[in-house]
Amino acid sequence: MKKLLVTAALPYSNGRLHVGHIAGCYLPADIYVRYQRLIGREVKFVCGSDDHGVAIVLTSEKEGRTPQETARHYHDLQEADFRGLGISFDTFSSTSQNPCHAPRSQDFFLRLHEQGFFEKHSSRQFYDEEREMFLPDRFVTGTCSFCGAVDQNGDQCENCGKVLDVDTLRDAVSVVSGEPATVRETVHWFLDLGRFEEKVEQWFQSAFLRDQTRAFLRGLLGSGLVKRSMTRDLSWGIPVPLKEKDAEGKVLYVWFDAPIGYISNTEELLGSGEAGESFEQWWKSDDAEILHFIGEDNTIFHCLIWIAMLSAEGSYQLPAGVVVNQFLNIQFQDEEEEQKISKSRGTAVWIGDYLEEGGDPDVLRYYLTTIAPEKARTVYKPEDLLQKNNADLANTLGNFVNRVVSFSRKYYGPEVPACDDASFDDIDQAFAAHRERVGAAVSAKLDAHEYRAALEEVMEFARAGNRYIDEKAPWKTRKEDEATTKRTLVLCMRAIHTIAVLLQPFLPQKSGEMLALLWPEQASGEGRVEKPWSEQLNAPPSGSPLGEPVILFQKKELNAE
RNA sequence: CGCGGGGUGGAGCAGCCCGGUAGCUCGUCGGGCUCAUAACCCGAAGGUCGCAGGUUCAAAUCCUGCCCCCGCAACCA
Repeated sequence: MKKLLVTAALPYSNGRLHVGHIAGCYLPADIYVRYQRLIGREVKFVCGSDDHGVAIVLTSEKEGRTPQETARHYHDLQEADFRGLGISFDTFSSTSQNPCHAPRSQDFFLRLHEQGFFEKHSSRQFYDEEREMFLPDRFVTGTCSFCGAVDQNGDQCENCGKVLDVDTLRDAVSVVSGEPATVRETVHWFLDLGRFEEKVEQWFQSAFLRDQTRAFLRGLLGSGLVKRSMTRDLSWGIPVPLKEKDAEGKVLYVWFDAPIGYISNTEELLGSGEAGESFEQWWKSDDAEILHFIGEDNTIFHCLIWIAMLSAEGSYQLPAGVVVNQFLNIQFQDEEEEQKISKSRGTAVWIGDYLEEGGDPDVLRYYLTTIAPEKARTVYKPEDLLQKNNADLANTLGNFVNRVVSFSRKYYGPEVPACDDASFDDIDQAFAAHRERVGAAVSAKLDAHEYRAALEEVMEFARAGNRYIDEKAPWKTRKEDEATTKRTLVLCMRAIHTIAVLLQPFLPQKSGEMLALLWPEQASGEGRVEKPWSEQLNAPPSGSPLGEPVILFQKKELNAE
């Protein structure tokens, strides 16, 4: 099996992380990575903050810091949030702090330049005289000259759908200063994506992509790829590595340098070869494959521009797939309508707040997985989180564990009872068979990147456990048939062990607690077990110590208002 | 005719690619159990699968047309 390099989209370091970020790519990526490690695959999980671009410059001015300080500030907050949720990156670096990043990016740019892939064009752009800066689309508003709609951003009219530019946006005003925007000439290096249509098409055939991602890209490919500028007029960023005068004061487009961060962060983690392992063994090797996890807004950059960039550069391999998640909307209890997660409107649930208020990371991981926006946008509802916690985690799963362990300790003491494997009845057999197939079912779903369905398989098995123990009624058989009673309990314990192992990728902490309860000497930190999950079928063994029953999941009050 | 997503019992979703008894969770009602976190188990009520045509022995599933809702992502990340 090839080794696997997984990347999660580089979060932009001008703000904190909210539940949408996590549901959108970090949690699915983490689940997949943990699963792959668990089945014995060699994996690297690479991420880091994306620190360049105009928005950080503006944020830093507002907050009275330098861009570097701003980037570092939010990078550190984000890193703490990821750690708090158990996102198991091998590295969480930063495009402005990783010393490998600028050289790697400039080298990449030069390789494209030397091969003649760039076209230098002069173009006219909006300019803010007061702030002495060029204005990206979203930082200029005006009137659409096609339909007359006011307050339109500089890229596209929301009213008539027409594309707007310096000639078709009237009465343009800078969002930054509030002053009228002027127009200036500037020179940039363009990559003609049209030249890579065939390459992209080819990649498109074999790469893993979800259906709706394919449909979206097919639409774009159908209407033809365009030329995109890969440089910007900005002081903050990676300088364009050309000697000529036109390059002065220009930096690489953030979307050019950001994905290169996947490479440079791997390089920083592994070194460039002198000491043995090298990033090239992951990025330029047939023994490895690369998988990107992103939110839907990143689709074009990863599935078109990045593929074109890599094809042009030529020495790196193309990703084996891009797992794209849709967005998460949010709906509060006192609100009628769902809405987009928005910082400015205060409609966000921040990871930092959740953790500080004592929220359990695994409960959030569970809920976000059950509403994972895999095929379509979904809605986060705070009271749903509590409801799922109570119904699924506390009542179904936690209570199953608790009733089995409590019963067994009460009548048969603090160790796993003996089990008579030869005398299964039909009910035992059906339950044991379910247990034997649930692992494969979960694997199949995870392999297909269907996380919510995979988790549902596990929960379905936990429900089957409750059904099984009810049917077998050990509280009745206890009085006349001890062997049967013990067998029932042991089958339940094995089921719990299987559930714990299968839950490792999803709920690493809770999985560990479950394992420690059943078979302490096999469980190590965060619920790691020693063997891959396919080899765990006869655990825990009879005679091993059985822990005190604990409340795995505390029920939460559903407040009426 | 811009592009994409969606419309399935009260709520949220699965099923649609590869046509054949409409499934799951929550909620409601009734019953059972007492090992357990007032938990668990069983049963019931509740759906013209957005609308209209078509193909077929058979369509939520395939084809055509229409209606409604939500987004928009390639000089912002």
